[in-house]
Amino acid sequence: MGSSRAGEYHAGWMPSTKRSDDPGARIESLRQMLEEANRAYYVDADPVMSDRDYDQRLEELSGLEAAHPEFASADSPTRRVGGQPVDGFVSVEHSIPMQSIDNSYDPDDIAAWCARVRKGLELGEGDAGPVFCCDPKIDGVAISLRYESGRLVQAVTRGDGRRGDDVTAQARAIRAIPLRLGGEDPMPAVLEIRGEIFMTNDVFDAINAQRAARDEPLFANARNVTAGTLKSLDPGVVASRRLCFSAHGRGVVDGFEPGTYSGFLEAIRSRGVPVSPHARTVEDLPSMLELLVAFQADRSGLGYGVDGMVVRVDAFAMQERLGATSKAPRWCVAFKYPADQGETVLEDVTWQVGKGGTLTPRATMQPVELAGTTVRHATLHNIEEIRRKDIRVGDRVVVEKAGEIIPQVVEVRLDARSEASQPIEPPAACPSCGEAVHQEGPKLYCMNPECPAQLRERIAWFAGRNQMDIDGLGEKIVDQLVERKLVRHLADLYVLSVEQLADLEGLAEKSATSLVSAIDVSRDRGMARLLASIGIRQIGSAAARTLAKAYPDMDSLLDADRESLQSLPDFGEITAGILYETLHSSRGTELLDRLREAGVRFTSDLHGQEAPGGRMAGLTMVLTGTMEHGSRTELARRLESLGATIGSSVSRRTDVLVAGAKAGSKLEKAHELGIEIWDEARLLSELGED
DNA sequence: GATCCTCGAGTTCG
DNA sequence: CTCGAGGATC
Repeated sequence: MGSSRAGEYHAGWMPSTKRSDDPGARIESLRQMLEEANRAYYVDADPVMSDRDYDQRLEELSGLEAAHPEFASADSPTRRVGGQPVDGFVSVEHSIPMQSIDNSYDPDDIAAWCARVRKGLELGEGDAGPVFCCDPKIDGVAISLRYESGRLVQAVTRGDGRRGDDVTAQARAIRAIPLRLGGEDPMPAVLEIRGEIFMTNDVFDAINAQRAARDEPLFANARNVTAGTLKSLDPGVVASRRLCFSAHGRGVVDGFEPGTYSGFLEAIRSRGVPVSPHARTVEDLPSMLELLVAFQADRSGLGYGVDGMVVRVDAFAMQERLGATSKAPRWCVAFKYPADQGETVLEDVTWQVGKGGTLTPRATMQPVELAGTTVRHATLHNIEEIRRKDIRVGDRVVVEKAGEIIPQVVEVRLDARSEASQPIEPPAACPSCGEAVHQEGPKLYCMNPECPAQLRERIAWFAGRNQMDIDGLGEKIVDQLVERKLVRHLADLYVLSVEQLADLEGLAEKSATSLVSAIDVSRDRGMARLLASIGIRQIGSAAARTLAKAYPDMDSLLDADRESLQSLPDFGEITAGILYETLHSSRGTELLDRLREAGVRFTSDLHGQEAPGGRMAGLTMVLTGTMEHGSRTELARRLESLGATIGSSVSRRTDVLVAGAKAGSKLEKAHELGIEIWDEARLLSELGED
């Protein structure tokens, strides 16, 4: 229908046909044309008028209205931006709260939800299930629009769900939102439509390009600009930003009775309200899952951000029977597509001090959703990496999660770079102690052995689960111990009193007592753990175990010369040299003396231990993924006690890969190399036989 | 000297 | 989890 109308409009807009004889009729016709053009663009996605034509008609209308004030109307398209800038926002209570929706990332969760819905509706095995309606979850800002007798009277943001801000003036400036509902009479007395305000990628890119040209800071993503725009007090700004709207719910309704959500969407659509063209109803779980998966592939072509699909029970009567928990409705769930990549803006770079004095650049970014978590930080590794990727503060960057866990900055959007972006300079001094920075290749080091940041990291490492395992000595406590100078040296931990600890923030007498006893218990971890805990370069858990197998106690290790150290497996010139130097340096001997004085055990439990000739003797195994029966380390210990060697990466020399849930690249590699793979059940049955 | 392998180090979020 | 570097192996 759109294209034939376009012809009509054009005919009506010949300059020669200016009808000064009947301004009232012309005004009315212009108003209809403009609103119809909005509708064609935003509701039918079938534009009938160019932007230029739209603006020219708007100008003509505006002129006529000024000349003939008797025809003024609050619903005129000219009034969309005519509103005065508002002073501030008035908080308004939602008559029906705008609840949030439960999220899930897993088809199994959707299946479980379906089962809960069936149960909630008291459906038996044989009964037909409810019809579901699925529509895209657009990444925007939720809003509630109130129409009374077809006129937009109020727009309120979601806010905290109970109360939001009145943004009526802003909403009126959004052309996608009809000021008057169309369709047949009778108009519903009250109709609250809820939906999402959002911005298309094109508009977003254009705005950022403009900001880059003006050296203004860039926006992280379209949702942030949308939210920012709605908070703009000037409706003119809102109008210029070209926001879109798509309805996805209802609030108070009076005189409007579709019985289903899909029917509701269709009904408001016919009244001129934009709804998603991708909403579909499905009758059962398999076709629902098929739809969810199929849409995942399509969504990137939509031209705006969609982070999932909302699935809901279609019939309102059933929705009411299912009700809601305190947090979210039971009849509705969002299936989220885990984002593998996201774009955001790099706001700052700080330099972190590691336990060995390494300075590592750490990016702070505007928050971005990635694989189900909100990411704010990423490591930039070193200054070389920063130069290679040409990363600057203020840049738009592409972030992704390596192996679903650790965020990384993949690249910089150089096309969106602002002149104001700041190159990242390596620090001349340690951010913690101010000591001069020393460079070795691409790496920077703080050489001050007394540096408080280093001490903090070393204590935290020492207390860690895989080292001395001091329960209750977390980051917060360590910070205070260093700050109050209660601990200036690792050995100081062993003379802390309950009184001293109870004085710390977040630590009353009871937890202080248990912390003291946790520290006490840690004296007995033995030589292997102790060596790995004190932070000697190159000496981690494996090297420490090698040493603890070769020497019965610390004293015999201290007696060993470089040559004997170098003859140990996996000890070369460098590792042996560093170890020897560290142990015999003044700091090294002082540390060991003080730990010995503190009563820390220096003897080895592993000395002379040969590979026990267990059932798994000679097998090299690697564990990956999440295990349900005990931690990976725990299971590894049990395998080792049966004679297996536990490796950390998969190679040709690996005999068996034990893969738990959510195994990643290691499982893939094992497949490639044709290595035997056990699942957790297989592992347990192998272990269970002893 | 080249290549493969393993360990250590740094790392994010809830 | 990934990268880089040290060690082992050919």
